[in-house]
Amino acid sequence: MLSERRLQVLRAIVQDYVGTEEPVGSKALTERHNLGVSPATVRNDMAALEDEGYIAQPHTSAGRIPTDKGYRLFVDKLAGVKPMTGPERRAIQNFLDGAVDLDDVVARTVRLLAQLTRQVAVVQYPSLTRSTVRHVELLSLAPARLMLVLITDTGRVEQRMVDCPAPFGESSLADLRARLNSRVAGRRFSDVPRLVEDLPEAFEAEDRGTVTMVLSTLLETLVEENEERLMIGGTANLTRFGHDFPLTIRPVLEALEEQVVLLKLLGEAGDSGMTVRIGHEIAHEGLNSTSVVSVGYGSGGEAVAKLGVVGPTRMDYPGTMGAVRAVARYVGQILAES
Amino acid sequence: MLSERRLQVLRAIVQDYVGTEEPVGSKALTERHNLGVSPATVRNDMAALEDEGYIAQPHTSAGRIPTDKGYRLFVDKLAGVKPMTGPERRAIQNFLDGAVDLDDVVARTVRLLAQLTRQVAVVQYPSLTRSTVRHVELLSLAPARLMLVLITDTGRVEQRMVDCPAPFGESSLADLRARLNSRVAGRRFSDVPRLVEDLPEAFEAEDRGTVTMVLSTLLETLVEENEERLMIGGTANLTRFGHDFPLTIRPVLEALEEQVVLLKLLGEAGDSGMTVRIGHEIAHEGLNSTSVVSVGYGSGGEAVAKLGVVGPTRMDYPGTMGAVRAVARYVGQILAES
DNA sequence: GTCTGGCACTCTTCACATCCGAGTGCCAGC
DNA sequence: GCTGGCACTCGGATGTGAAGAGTGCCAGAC
Repeated sequence: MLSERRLQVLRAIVQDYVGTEEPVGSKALTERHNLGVSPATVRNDMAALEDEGYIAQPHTSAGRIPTDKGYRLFVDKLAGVKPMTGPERRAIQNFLDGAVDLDDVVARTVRLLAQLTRQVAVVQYPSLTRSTVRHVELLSLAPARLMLVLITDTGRVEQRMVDCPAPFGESSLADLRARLNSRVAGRRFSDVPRLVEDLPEAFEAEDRGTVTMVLSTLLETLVEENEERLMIGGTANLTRFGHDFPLTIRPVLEALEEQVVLLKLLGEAGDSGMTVRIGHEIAHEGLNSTSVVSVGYGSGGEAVAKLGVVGPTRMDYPGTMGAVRAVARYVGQILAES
Repeated sequence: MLSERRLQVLRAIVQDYVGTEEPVGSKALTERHNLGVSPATVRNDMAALEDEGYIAQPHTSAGRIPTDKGYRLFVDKLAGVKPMTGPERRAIQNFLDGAVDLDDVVARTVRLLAQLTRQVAVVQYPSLTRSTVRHVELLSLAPARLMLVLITDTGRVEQRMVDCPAPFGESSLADLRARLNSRVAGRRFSDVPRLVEDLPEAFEAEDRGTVTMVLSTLLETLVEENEERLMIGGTANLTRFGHDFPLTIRPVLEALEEQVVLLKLLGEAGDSGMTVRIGHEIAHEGLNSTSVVSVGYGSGGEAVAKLGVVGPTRMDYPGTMGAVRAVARYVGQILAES
């Protein structure tokens, strides 16, 4: 177990290193934080912290930098979440209030988050399966071709073409549309499969094929994981990453383009509350020197998707967490209003 | 006027520099290209080319590199467009054929273009104003709240909320829907304003407010320039940019995030045929050391949007132009089929 | 026991000097 | 108009040395 002072030393090291980006030595520490002890004592503490694996030195005769384990302890035990100031809150709200549709909300959120944290922002579109159905529309585009349009309470719109096995009359179409909506409107998408399973039975034999086809298209749309979309912004902030660019930045950019990786990452994060993943805790290789702060957001009590920030492990965790939490909260409000 | 051989020398310089990324000297040139003359002669030619501003030397006692003007001459007079090979064509087609909806087409195109050229790819979504209307749908979400959904022949779907001044009955809604579609379905978006202007007159006084509101929302959607969307990919390729990263890459990433800049750039490019903008020909400061190769694509004879590539001025122009042209062609086909 | 000051030691970093070679420009000659 | 030769320039690589930051350890003080 680490003594109270050693924890303070670790906290000081993290704070200084985050600020200066340079290994921090015992003397500098005692000067910048009044720990009430001499450098020599701090050196002993540092040696102990290093033994425990919380800090490391890049080379002999250099200061110490925190390890992933050190950051983990810092985040879990030593740091709080820094709340946004009043002006910041108002700025967030103003910035988001002007959005005209869902795309715009997501785009603005990404920009905002990137600006606030000066890091790479990632925002997931509201998931279909966790949303509720606002409306299902069926359009006849050609005698045997329908378009299925899904609209969620979060404003997301999804469309799919349906090729019918047989021509489908206008009256059957209206009938199906009405029945579909009366069953699923206002319900959660995850309940939809159960709610529509006996629907084909209500139709004439000749229409049943088409009805089944429509329903299976509907269900497919909900299941398809590749419909989990996300938007990324602030990649220019990657250039503030470190001094040894090419090697550091490239794998990160590649990982960001692989949306699958990010979606997996967000998916693994806890469903409620904020999640921080640090360095090697992230399975994906290219992101081993980054940390990801993410949190769910939603219009009601429950999260419909996640958003977060990708930055260097050496990041201002309290500030980043504060910004992420605040933005998530306001986005949730905006979605609830629309 | 430059002699034939001097043009050959310029061509050789461009090719070598693009290949090696290093200033090319007179000796290396005579060795790699059999120009039939000695290095000394080439030196004279180089001096002339430098006087004319086609090449420059980073420092005395270094080889020459092409200037923007040199690349311009190369692209205009000295290089053709390198056609794709058979296997490449097939790969393109296979890659694009699997797309399920417009988002998917655009996403695949971006990936493909980035991979083929190993540069940053930019694809604009089909413009609304140049597309034709497939269908207009009106949904009643609440007594005085409608949703307007536009569907284009290119598969693009756009939706807008409409708050009605007065409750709008189901029969009026059906009437408006029918009248709207009979007038505009199959027509070009740019003709829509003219086609609907007298529509309110066909309705009862009490509904006229809502009809007008719906129409103005419809027209706004068409005009709004911020509805010009685009997708970007392959930013990881920026890391192959040069040796002096941070300074070079940062402004480019920033410019890429400013979609406005890119849209303007694409918009300025010629409407038909391929456009190449080199270095300082690009107005935006951050892109002064990049070149942009762009071309329109479309389902019919006419372009509905543009796509292209952003890369270092030192790029393989013939190859890039070949890839861009080929991809645009296939995307056009895909859109026409859907 | 714990903290402190002192001291020797280790390494990195930076400045400065040097050397090497690629590439040039120019000139005289073919 | 082309070529070979030659002096010159300058950037990049290499090496050396001094400076400085930081460490680890130890003996002594509280």
